[in-house]
Amino acid sequence: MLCRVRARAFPAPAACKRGGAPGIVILVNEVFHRLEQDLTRIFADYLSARYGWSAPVSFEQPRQPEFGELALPVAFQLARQLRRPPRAIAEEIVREIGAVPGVSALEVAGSGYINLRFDRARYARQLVEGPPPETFPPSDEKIIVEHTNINPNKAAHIGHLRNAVLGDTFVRILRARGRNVEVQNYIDNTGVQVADVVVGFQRLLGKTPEEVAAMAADPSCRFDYFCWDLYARVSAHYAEHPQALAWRQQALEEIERGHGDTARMAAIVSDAVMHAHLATMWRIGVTYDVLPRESEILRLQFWATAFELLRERGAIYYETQGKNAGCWVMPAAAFAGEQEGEDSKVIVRSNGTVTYVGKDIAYQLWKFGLLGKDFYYRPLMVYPDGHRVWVTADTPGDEPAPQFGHGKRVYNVIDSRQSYLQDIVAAGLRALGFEKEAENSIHFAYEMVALSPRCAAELGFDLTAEERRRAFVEVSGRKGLGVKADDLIDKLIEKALEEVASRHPEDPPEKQRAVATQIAVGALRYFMLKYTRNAIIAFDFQEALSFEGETGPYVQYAVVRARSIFRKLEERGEQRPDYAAELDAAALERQLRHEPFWQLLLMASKVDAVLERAILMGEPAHVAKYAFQLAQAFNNFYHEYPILSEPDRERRIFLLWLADYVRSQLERTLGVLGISCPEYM
RNA sequence: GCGCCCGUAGCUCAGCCGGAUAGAGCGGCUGGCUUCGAACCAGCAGGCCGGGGGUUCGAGUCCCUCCGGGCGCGCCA
Repeated sequence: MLCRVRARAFPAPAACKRGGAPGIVILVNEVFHRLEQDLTRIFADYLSARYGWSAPVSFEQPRQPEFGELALPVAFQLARQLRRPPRAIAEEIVREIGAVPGVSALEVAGSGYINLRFDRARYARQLVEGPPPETFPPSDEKIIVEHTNINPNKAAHIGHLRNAVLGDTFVRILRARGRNVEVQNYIDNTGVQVADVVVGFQRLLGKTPEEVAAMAADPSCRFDYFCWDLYARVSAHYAEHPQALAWRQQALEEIERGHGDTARMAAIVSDAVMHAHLATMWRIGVTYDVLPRESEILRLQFWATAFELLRERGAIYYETQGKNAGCWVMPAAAFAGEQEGEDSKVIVRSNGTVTYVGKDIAYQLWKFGLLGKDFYYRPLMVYPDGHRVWVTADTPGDEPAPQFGHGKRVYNVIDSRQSYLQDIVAAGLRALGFEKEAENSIHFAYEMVALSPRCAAELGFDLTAEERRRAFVEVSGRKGLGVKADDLIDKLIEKALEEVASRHPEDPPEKQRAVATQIAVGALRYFMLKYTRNAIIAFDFQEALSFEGETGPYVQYAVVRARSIFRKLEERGEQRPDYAAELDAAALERQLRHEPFWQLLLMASKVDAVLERAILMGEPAHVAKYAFQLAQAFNNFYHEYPILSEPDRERRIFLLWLADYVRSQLERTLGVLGISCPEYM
């Protein structure tokens, strides 16, 4: 009974790992974030000295903007300790604390809130001057983010897009806040999925490796699409002829041995499909630093090393009894805690081969630099922007490679269906005594992208009556049921092109297409980010292809409109004013008395606070929501206050500055989301 | 059977790890382009936050329980 209670009180830290990185100290110069930090310290010191209050002080955002910029509910907490009404305590604090730098007023509200009003002119003056550049500490604390991880045996689909966009955006958020990040994309080029496609080429199509290589090199053949269909054919063939599964087994063994025609064909297929995936992801701005491949994990005997560690430290043992007799297993207690009825997990099969989890433990050890050995590397390709991606190799390369791995913190972007296996991987680290690394192995879990029944029907799939009733239908690579990533991107570009062409018919087609592509990428990335990670996306073309309302193009449009103000300004032969010289504290004070201006400015100044919160919560959707809300606020402002026709000189300069500032903050936020802004829309 | 996730407006989803009067988009209805771009803006309608207990000064948020839905629990990956 006691055990049961303990297990509840200390649940296994699983999918939703929260909390910041205690070891990383960021020097924040961003105005809002810094002021909030300063105020937290001032109040914590005061409450500690005055009341002996030691719990953390945390501010909230008041429900109504008229209540001020920050609210402090601490009087409610103090009420119990002091046995006095919260309102009286709040009044006492406000009376006694005196002047607080950066704050123009403290007010007691409701039954005991303390509301803070910022000194608007002082706050804005810091923004006009431009806050000093942030100085992040040299980050030797590397964060590894592993994402995409598509089996290289068929074209990428929309589920893979969600993974890549989530992972890539989280990387951008981390980098925007000064973290040192390495992006890994694991390539399982020796697994059953590749073996199945090889079986298809060999047994169903009678192809030689040379013929497959020719197909892969033929630009008129969409090789990844061809494999998509072939994989579905092979799966169907297995279903009809179960004895054909022997082909898979044989292929798998030959691929693992690494020589012969089958292994050669597997390398041709997986390399070609991997390049197709890299090209697809590049279309939406997703890149990688290094591609660790399973073939090198095998050739370089990573598993043998990991196995010795696990065996020596007693993390696994040789089972002699029961159904797992002859296997090396991890005891259930290692990963299931006190739960009853869990089976131990097989790590090495009775035939001596290692399971997926075993290989993943070895890979995870390498990421932390705990394995004691490393890959060799060679440069694979250079992206059009000059960034280089490396791939693992089993022999030394000609060029010296950067040091990969040795992360202090590792995010594995993997869908939530694999949380059980991710728990076992972390348990493996813990069982080896790497408690801290287990703690820093974060399963960045997200729910799947499924298809709405309508969407599946549009794709020409026959659904059962039961499937039609459901809210969504699961994508299935084996059945070939899904929306291919490139098809969706193409559709988005075509639709955007129609819109662009109708609005700017005079523009050259290639220019129109470039703009349409930016809009399409914005729509796609925003669509994948607007949902929080644990929402299942029931994919629907109508929603995904929308450019209105809460979408990427809506945010892009706000930036385009803002820019057009300054383009018009130039066309009239005017210069952008020298804001810092023109807008002194008194002028800012006068203009910011107007509430809508202050609210917009305040909101736009919170980008860094939003990014930090997204890191803390592990939730890129927060940044997407913020971008939309800021764009919405700007569109409202844009509509309400014509700037260029503003007669009052001071107000006109102020409005120009405000529009310019909001635009720059919006562009920066969009950049973090991997979305660029077209010249026009 | 066990574990995890979800249930908030007609639909799709937010709600900052307990705070003040419940938020947005889409869809519906009504208005707004001779203005810095209407991929926009304004307004209206639409909610016992699945049900019930509990903890708390305070619960959509935490705990328990029930109902409904999803995903896992292989010597597959």
